[in-house]
Parts: sequence; structure tokens; C-alpha cells
Amino acid sequence: MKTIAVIKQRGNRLTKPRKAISTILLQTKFPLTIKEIMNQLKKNDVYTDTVSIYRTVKLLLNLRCIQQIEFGDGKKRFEAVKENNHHHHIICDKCGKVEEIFFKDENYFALQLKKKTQYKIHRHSLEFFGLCQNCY
Amino acid sequence: MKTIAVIKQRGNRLTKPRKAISTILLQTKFPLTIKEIMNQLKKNDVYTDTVSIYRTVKLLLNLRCIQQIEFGDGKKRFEAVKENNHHHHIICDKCGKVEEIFFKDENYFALQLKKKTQYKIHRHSLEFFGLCQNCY
DNA sequence: GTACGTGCAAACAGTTTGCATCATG
DNA sequence: CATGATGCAAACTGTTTGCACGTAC
Repeated sequence: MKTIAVIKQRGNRLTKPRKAISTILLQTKFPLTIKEIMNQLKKNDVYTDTVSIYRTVKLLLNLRCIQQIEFGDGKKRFEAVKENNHHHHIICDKCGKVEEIFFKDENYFALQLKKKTQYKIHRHSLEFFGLCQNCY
Repeated sequence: MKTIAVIKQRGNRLTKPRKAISTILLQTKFPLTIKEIMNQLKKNDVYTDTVSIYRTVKLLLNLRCIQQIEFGDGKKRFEAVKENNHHHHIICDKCGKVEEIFFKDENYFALQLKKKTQYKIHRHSLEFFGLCQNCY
């Protein structure tokens, strides 16, 4: 996996927790909280503490292997960044189910923005909230 | 102000902290954290504790007088909901400066979404992050 | 006067920091 | 074997809960 290679940049060591966390994030199709990562690690019989997860996650963020997303419940969530996979999320307010959403002409807004502001935009967040099929 | 009237619905009492917090949120043009609300209250010589702010903010959220926004730093921010004022934000990653942004054809995406998903969407969040004029 | 709201203390949840020990390269 | 990473304890920040006192209606 590419992430594994990227970690070894700049002399970062490829340790068991780092490998395991990267793999989990690459394999999961929705953003995970620190606790959820912890639970996945346990399932794979990898024992770490939350602090190590926080630190690995910070490293992966710096290396741009993952990105951070918030759903408004005070927990940060983390998700692997894959090529040609830019997407957003719909979250069910009731059961928490997450679905990915892809838009075609997303720079439609980026272009409007360029005209309206002098900020140099690096990234954006766009999430939708509502009720899934099962919850209404 | 409308908020004041709405509070009195359902027998909610119009107390000093509630009035002051509502006014502050109505007058500020960017989303405030709990601490920032606290500081504004102090400036106005209204003494409360953070717990009361949390509770008032929760009330105002339920009454749909304000909305909650996150900028990714782990703090919730609160902003008055005004009529015909639906907007989003650009946040400077360096100095934290916030600018409001208005889009014309925003339901362009809403329509795309309706086709793609069976979720019943209630709201969305859209924030942009980058550097302001002064910071790059 | 009677709920309802406040403000204090204290608990709780998410996250960060310090430091001795461990293990990758 | 040296430096970087881990894992524990402990601190810190944001948020919630419990309860006696105060106050709007």
C-alpha cells in the first residue's frame, strides 16, 4: 500500500501500530473515531493505547495519507485519502449511518469562490445531515 | 428581536443571561465559541458561568434561533440564524479570521443529491479553509 | 408562591504532554 | 546501538450532570 511507503519518508519508522492503523483506515469505507480505530485494532489483536493512535493519526495527517472530518458530535474522525476519490458524506442523525457522496462539477463553487474572496483555499468540508431510509 | 419572542414560547423564561447571549449572537457576524460568548458577556458586565451558556445555547439550538458550526479545532461555535441569510464560511488556517460566503445556486447540489440518495436531508455544512490575504 | 433557571462543584469525554522503556533501521 | 516510537500516568480542555439557591412569571 502506498501509505506504508509514504510513512518511511524522512526516516519515520514502520512500526506495528502504524502499519495496523494505516491498514484499518485504508480498508474502512467511512471515517473512524479514535475509539473506533481502537476497537478495530483489538479485533486484529493489536494492542495499543489511545495516545499512540492519536500520534499515528497526527503523523498520517501530516503525510496527507488521511484527512480529518467532523460530524458535529465533538469527535474527530479520520479517513484514508485515496486518489480520484474526493467525496463527501451524508450522516443519519438518528442511527449515525454514513454514506459517501460524489459530485460531478464540484469546482463550480470553487470558481465562484475565486471571484468572491481573496482567500487562498486549501480544502473544504461538506457534509449533509438527515435521516436514512431505515430511520424515517 | 425575534429571538426574544421565540424564547418565551412554551413558557421559557426570559432571564438576563438568555437575553444577553441572544443579543450577542445576533450582533456578531461570525460564529462564537462558548469562551468567546463568555468574554462578550463579561464586556457587557453580565456575569454567568460556562454551564449556563451551554444550557442557553442548547435551548436556542432547539428553538432554531441559532445553529452550530465546527471549524475542526474541537470547539463548537454558535451563530444566529437569520432570515434570507443562508451562508457558509471561509476560515484562515493561520489567524482564524472568518468570512461569510454566499452562493447563488446552492440547491444545484441538493437536486443532485435527491437523485443519488434516499436520505431525507435536513441540513448541511460547508466550510472552506485556507489562508487570508494577510497570512500568505 | 411555584416552577423554572442559575451557578457552583464535580464528573465525564476527548485530546495532549512528559518520561522511562522498547525496538526499528 | 542510537534515535525514534511506544505505553503508561497525568494534565488539560470542552462539555454534561446534580443539586441547593434564586428569580421570572
